[in-house]
Amino acid sequence: MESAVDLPAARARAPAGGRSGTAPRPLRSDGEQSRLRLREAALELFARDGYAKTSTRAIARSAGTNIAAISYHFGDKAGLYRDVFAVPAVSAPVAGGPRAAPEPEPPLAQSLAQLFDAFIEPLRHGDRARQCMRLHLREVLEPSGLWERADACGFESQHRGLVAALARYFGTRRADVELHRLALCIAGLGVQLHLGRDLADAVAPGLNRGPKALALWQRRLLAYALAMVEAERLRRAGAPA
Amino acid sequence: MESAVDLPAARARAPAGGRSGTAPRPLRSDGEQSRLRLREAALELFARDGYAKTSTRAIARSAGTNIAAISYHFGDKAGLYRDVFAVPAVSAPVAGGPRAAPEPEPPLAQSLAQLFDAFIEPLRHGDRARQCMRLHLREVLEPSGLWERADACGFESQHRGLVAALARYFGTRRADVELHRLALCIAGLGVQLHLGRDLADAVAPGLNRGPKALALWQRRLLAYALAMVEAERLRRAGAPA
DNA sequence: GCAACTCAATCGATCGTTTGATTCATTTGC
DNA sequence: GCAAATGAATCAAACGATCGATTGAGTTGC
Repeated sequence: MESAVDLPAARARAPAGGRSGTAPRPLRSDGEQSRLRLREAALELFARDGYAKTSTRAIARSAGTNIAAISYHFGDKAGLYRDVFAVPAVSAPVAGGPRAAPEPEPPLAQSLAQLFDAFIEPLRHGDRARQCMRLHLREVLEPSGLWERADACGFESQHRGLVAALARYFGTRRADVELHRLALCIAGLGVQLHLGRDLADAVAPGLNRGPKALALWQRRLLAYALAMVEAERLRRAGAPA
Repeated sequence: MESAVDLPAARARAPAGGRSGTAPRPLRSDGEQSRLRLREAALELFARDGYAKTSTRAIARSAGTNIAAISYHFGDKAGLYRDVFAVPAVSAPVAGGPRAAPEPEPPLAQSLAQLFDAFIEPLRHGDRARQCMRLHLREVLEPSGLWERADACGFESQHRGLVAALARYFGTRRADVELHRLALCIAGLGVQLHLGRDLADAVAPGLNRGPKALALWQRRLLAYALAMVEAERLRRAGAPA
């Protein structure tokens, strides 16, 4: 009947640095180090091989720690996965999402540029963020069950923000199905950038080489997205039903 | 040192119905039935949970056969996976691919329509073909190692065919990087149709409901792809460098 | 009757997890 | 100031469970 509440030792302390008034004990320095190394190794292996194919022994070996350190710091393998998954290396791609009060209506092109920049941003930060993105995309294709659904990854909120931006642009009050379809296709452009990367490298290596490659992707994806938006606008003008 | 050559009993017979002259023995009917049921169950479980997370016991239980039937019919678990993976439920999506001698230049719109129809086709055939497509897409994101690379799945040839069709349309002899980029983005529209399906059902259920939903996807994706092609044409006209 | 096929039982390996002892830094009692 | 006490962190070893694969006897269809 033991639930995930009784975490062994280490997890019981303040979850996010919120030292509870009394300051019970200063922690050792090596503890946080191995905890960090475990997270790094787990991110790399989970992103590369998936959850099921990655053994706790391989993680501990790669991190240079003992196997027991996993259950000590994170409870169990699933806890380590959740921890790695929850802490984002970069901000999740959100276009027109939660925004402050001012500037109530950014132009659509700017919203889309933000969206694609969020998709491209992880690629600038080397392997670390790329692995994080790969981990999230993998969760969409193959839900591990440790997260209930894809919406927990932020993809659903990203989609809603994009639909809202499109609705503002088209001036429609209610978002109809075609708006959702368009939003899915636009987001698909960003997803393709990550999923099709191996194929792109195999068939056209020049696409992802050079210092300006990412900036070029940003521009082209934006142009393609705007072209799709324009096509939808023309369709609406032609058949206002 | 025993390779995959010494397959136990059943596999040794003609691999594809090519009865070898002597006709050693007519086969029993129940054997082929359980063999079929194993393939069906394996496709469903592999597509749903992935290779590593699917146990042979679960496959046998779902198929209503004994565990030993797997090694009897397919050698081992990897052999079953390869068998399931190799037999396509539908034709792989290829646009402008291997074609007969006549009609040397189909219009671009027709090639794209064929491409998207190939992407949509599996969705018409119920769960069976959808699982098959999901299995192939998963192999791209998470190579199991049982297939060398993504190009084995037909995605690379599909890409080359699409690039060729685009090159014909633009009238360029050599396919440059921008053509590859455009082709990847167009194919990404088709991939998004499968990968984003769960998200689509969650956020806009009307997108995939009704008898005309698939035909509508076909039309819209084609329109979006043509809009992207047009955008690229305009860009080339503006900057012919 | 004989080969195709099925089945229960079991193998060795590996999995995730737990245990109990140990190391080390820090605090406490005096 | 210093040994005893405390708790965080590490470690090797082993646990029970499950994995993929095999065996050999049994059953069935031809």
